[in-house]
Amino acid sequence: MTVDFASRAAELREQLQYHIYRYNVLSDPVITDAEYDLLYRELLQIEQEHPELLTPDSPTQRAGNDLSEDFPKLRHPAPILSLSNAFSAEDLTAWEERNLKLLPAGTKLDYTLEPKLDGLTIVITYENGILTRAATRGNGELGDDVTANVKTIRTVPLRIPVHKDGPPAPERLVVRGEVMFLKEHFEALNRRQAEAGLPLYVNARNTASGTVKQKDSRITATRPLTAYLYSIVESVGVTINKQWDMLEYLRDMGFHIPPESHLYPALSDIIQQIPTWESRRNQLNLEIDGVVIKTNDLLIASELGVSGKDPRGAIAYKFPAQEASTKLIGVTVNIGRTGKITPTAQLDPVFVGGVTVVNASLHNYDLVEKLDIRLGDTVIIKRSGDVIPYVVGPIVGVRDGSETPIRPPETCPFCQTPIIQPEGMVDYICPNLACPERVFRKVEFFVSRGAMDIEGMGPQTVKTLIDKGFIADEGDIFYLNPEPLLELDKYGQKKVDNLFASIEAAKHRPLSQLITALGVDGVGGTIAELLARHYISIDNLMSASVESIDAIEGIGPILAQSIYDWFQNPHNRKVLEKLRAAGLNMRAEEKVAAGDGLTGLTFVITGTLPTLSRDQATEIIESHGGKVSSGVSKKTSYVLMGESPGSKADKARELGVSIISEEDLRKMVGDQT
DNA sequence: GATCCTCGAGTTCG
DNA sequence: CTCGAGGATC
Repeated sequence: MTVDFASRAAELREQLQYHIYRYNVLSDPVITDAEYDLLYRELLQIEQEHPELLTPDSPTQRAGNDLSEDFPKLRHPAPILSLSNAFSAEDLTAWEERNLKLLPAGTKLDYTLEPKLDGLTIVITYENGILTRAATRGNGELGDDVTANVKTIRTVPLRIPVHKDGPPAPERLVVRGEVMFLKEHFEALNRRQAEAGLPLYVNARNTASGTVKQKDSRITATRPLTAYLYSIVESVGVTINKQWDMLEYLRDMGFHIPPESHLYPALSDIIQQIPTWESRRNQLNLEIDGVVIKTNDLLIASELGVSGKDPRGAIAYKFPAQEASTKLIGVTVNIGRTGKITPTAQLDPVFVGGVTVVNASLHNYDLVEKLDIRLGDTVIIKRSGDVIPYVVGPIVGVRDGSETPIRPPETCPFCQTPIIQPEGMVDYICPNLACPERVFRKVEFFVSRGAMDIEGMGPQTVKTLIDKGFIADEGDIFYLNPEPLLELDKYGQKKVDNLFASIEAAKHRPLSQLITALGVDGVGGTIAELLARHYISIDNLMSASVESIDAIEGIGPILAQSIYDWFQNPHNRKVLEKLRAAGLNMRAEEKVAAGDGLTGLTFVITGTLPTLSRDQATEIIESHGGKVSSGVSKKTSYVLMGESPGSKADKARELGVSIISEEDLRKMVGDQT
C-alpha cells in the first residue's frame, strides 16, 4: 500500500517539476492551472497522510517561483504572499469563524471585495514619486528585475502623483499589482498576428507573462499591456489603516485599481455578491479567475498573521475553471440545411466550467488552419460567456509528430458529392440539394418553432420518417397515413394522434411563418413578416420581380435575388404546390390592432420575464404598434428586463436607455390583468 | 465609402 | 449569445 503511495508521490513530484519549468521558465505551460492544482493537491494529500514520503525537494516545500535566468534579481522589501482559496460560501463562513476566534469577542469585520485578476504579479518601487524599480513576484522574496519593460506599460505612472491636486507622493512607496492584457487588446494582438501570418497566442495570461519577461523592451512597448495596482507592500511617509483607504489612496495617486472593487459591511453582503460576479465575469474586459475578499481593517489583518504562506486576513474565492486541456481525438463533419459544412471536434471527455465536454465546434476550416489545430493535438478548451465550449488552440509544445492536419472532406460524407468552396467565401458547402443530410436538416427546420411549429415532430421523428421512406420532402408531411406509423416501435395510438393533430394545426399558421419555414437563404422571421405584409399571398410573392422585392424597405438587392431565385427553382415550386394542395394557409390575415399606444417605440427583451414568454411579450408589443429588435442601440426606446439579464442590460445602462419590467409594459398598454 | 444597425445561422449540455 | 454580412444612412 505504502509502496503505491511512494511511487505515486515520486511520479507527481516529477510531473510537477516539469510543469513548473514549462510554466515559469518557458512561459509555455502544457496543462492548465486547474490541472496543476489537482496534481499539486494530490501530492500534498499523500504527503500529509504519509509524512515519511515527504522529500525536501518536493514542489510542495517551496513557494511559487517564476524566476528565469536572464534577469538580474531584486529582493522584495517584504515577502510577497499568496492567498488561500475558497470554493464555496461555506468555505468563506468557515474562514470568518476561524478568524473571529482569534480576535476579541464581539469584533465586527467589514471587507473589501476585489476581482482576482488573472495576470502576472509585479511589485513596483517609487522613490520620492519616481518609478525606480519593478520586479516580478519571483519566489516571493526575489523577483526578476523587469524595470525597463514595466516602464513601457502606459497605465503604470512613471511619476506620482499623476494629478497635481493629488496628495503629495511619499518618500518611498512599494506597490503590488497585476499586469495583464485586456481582452480586447489580446484579441487585437492576435488579429495582428493573423494578418502577419504568424501563429496565434492561445492564452492571455501567459502572453502577458512572456511580454513582461521580454529581453528587448522595445518589443514589450509594442504590446498594449495594462496594469492594476491593489496593495502597498511598504511605505515611508504615509500611513494607511484600511484596505479601502489604500485603494482610494492608490487611485488618487493615479494608479488603476481593480475595477468594480467595493467595501461591504459584512461577509454576508459579500456572499450575496458572488453570483453576480460569476455571471458578470464574462462581460468584463479582463480575465478574472475569482474574487479576493480582504479584511478592511489592516491592523486586525496583521494581528491575524499568517498561516503557512497565506495571510489569514484575506482569501481568494475561486470560480470553477473555465479552461481545460484535452486531446482532440477526432473531427466529425456536420452539414447544415444550407449545405454549409462545420467541423466538430471530438474530445477526450474533460470537465470544464461545471460540465463534461466531449464535443466542441471548430467553426470553419479557415479557423482550423489559422490556429493550426491538428488531429491528435492536445488542445485548450474554453467555456466562456455563451456557455458553449470552443477550442482555443493547440498546445504545440507537446506534439510528438503523430498529429495530422485537418482538411475539409473531398466529398460530402452523406452523399459523396464533391465539396465546393464558393468564391470569396469562408465556408465549404455540399452543393447537392438532394443530399439526404441537407433534406433532413431542411425538414427539421420546417417543423421547428418559429416555422411551422409542429409539436411532437422532433429531429428523431423526422429522421425515422425519412429513413422509412414515408416522406421525401416537407410537402409529404401533410400526406402521411397513420396506419404505417403505428407499426413502428415506440409509436402508440396516443402519440400518433397527437402528431396528426399538430400537423393539422400547422395548416393554419400565418403566412409569415410559412415563408420562414420554406428556408429561403437569408430569410428569417423578420424578413418573412415583411414579405407577408407586403405581398399578402404566396402567389403575389411567387410572381414578384427582383426589382419589386428590392424596393421593400429592409430588403436589398442580394436578399431580393436570393428570394427570387428560390421561387424560380422547379423543385421548390413542386414542394410549394404540394403544400397548397394539402390546404395550407397561403394568405396573410389582416392584423387586428389591439391598440397603437406603442407606435414608434422600439423594445429589446433580455432575461426571463415573470409570467410572459419572450414570444408572448413580442406579440403584445407588436399588437400595440411597437417594434422588437435584438440588439440595444441608441434607437432603442426601452429595454424590457426580466430575471438574470444578459449583457444587454449593461449596454442599456451605458447608453442611458430606460429599463422597464413586465409590469411596466402591462401598464403602458393598459393591461388590467 | 464609412459607419451604424439589424437579421440570420449556428452553437453544447442536461 | 456572438459573429458575419447585408442594408440603411450619412
